[in-house]
Amino acid sequence: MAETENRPTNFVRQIIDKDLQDGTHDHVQTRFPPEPNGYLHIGHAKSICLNFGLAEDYQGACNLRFDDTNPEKEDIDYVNSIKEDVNWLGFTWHEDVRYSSNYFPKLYEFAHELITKGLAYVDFSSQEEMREMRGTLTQPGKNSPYRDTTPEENTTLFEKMKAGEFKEGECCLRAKIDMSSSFMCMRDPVIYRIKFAHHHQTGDEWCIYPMYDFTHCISDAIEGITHSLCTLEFQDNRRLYDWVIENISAPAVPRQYEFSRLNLAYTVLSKRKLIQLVEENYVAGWDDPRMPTVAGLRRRGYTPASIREFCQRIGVTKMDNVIEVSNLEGCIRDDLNVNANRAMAVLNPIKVIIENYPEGQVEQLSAANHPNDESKGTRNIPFSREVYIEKEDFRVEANKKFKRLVLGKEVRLRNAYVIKAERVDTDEQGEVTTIYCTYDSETLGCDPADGRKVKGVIHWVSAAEGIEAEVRLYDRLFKVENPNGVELSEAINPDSLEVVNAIVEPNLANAEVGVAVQFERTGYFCKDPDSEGDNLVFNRTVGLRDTWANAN
RNA sequence: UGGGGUAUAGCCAAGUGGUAAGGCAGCGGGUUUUGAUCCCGCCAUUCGUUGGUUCGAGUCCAGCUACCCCAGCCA
Repeated sequence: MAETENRPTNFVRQIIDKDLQDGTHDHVQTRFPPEPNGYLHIGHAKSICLNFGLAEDYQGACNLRFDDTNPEKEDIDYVNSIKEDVNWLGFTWHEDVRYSSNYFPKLYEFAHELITKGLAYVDFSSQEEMREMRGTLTQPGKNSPYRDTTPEENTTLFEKMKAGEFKEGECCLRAKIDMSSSFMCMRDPVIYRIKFAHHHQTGDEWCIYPMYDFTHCISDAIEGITHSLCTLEFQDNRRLYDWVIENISAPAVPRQYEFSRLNLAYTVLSKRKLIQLVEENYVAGWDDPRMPTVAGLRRRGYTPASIREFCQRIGVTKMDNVIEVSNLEGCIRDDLNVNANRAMAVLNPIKVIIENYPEGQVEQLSAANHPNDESKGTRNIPFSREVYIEKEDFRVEANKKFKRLVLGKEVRLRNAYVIKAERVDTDEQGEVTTIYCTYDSETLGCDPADGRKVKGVIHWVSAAEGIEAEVRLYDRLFKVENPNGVELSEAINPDSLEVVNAIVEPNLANAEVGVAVQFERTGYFCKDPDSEGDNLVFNRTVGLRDTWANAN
């Protein structure tokens, strides 16, 4: 019973279960088919987790296939980054990477088959003429004057197209279906166009390239894809998908099923907007930690497991949806809470001088690397007469709800002693510059012997031994929940990046790039690759849940 | 009266004729040398809406409404 509770169920799984049960299929073969014209983002991750996840759960296989039919927009750099991201997410594709371009020769033959059957023709109409003849959503289109060219003539013409005897745009190959169909994609769709473009896989071998609708279904059939999953906007295209498979000598009959794409609040996922963010320098690049790209999330400190968990939690349906950011944040917090070691770092330092602590003395205090996991061991932290604490952890006056350091009151320094604030120095503006304290030497690792209660615990770093680090605090990139219809300049959050100079415990000098660490009471962070030598840079992945701040 | 889709809590999402799972967020309380974690409890008499069928409807039927997608030689 308990085992079935965690297992995800969704309409795709129900279809697969039924297909397996009634013998439609005896195995599951899926595919993830990105076009290599951009970086993968969290929306792609949903598709990746679905396709590869299904293959894993049903002991089937998932292909990685680059849908590379538009050489003008595609680039080998993108295929490399996509492969890297899929692997990083924790998935392994079946056999070798596939490319739609692997099938160009077969696609060309299938196009000839359609021509021979009188189901495709070469059209010399201009693009404007074609648009006019297509009709509108409420009015049927008109047949092209080239629609009744004989199969023999079309065969010759198509061969000439391939031979480069026509100019780009001069003609194209169209499927002959139905100019009055209520599905616009069935009004004699273009299936081949001329492009004298260099292709990253096939070089200059071809000057004609097949269109998506013709390519995708045939590629699926060739690869023996059983369940071809794509997003909702392809629902109409399914009619064309099925038409092509029915009208060629397809080696298999794959079926397409559509699910809703991911939308994230305060985030854009459209390729166009993402490119704009990079090109207009709203962010530092595709892997800027504020970007919803897989590369950005990785640099931000998100783990593959947390992204997989997120995709699990949001489910798979056909409903339009906008996922709240808290859902993603919850996933990374859950992961890092159990897996990240703890450390202390002071982001906005104010100095504390412990006047009754011996000058020049340095103690090495032991601290647990994880409060709930002894196996993670301990580390030493230097303690001395002068330490830094967070500015916001001190107040001259405060009510009992403020469980931190107050003038005249006590607080515990995490992993160290109880101290009491005795007096302060202030500057001309009245701002506190230094806090003078005394400490209770009998409170290391235990409560005060006289039974007095010390409620608060704050973190600290020894002034002399602490090291400086640049800390990048990220906030949402957009200030509006749905930035999609809005000008970027209007929607962008001007405070999405705050850089502070922090003092961190010396152990952090040995932090590894990308490995998460919790700065206690503050959040989860990881060392950024911008770090060089002694110049430490940390990214805040996500803050700790903060009910106190929420309540105030 | 173009077609294709979708409506269950603030956000996701189970539910497949037998009396509304779960997660996120939120709200109480307990533990705590992280205002974290953890633990307990609360959070839809009602499923877009109006009718109908039925002993019984979120599930079946009919009408209505709202929202999304489609008129690239993009995918």
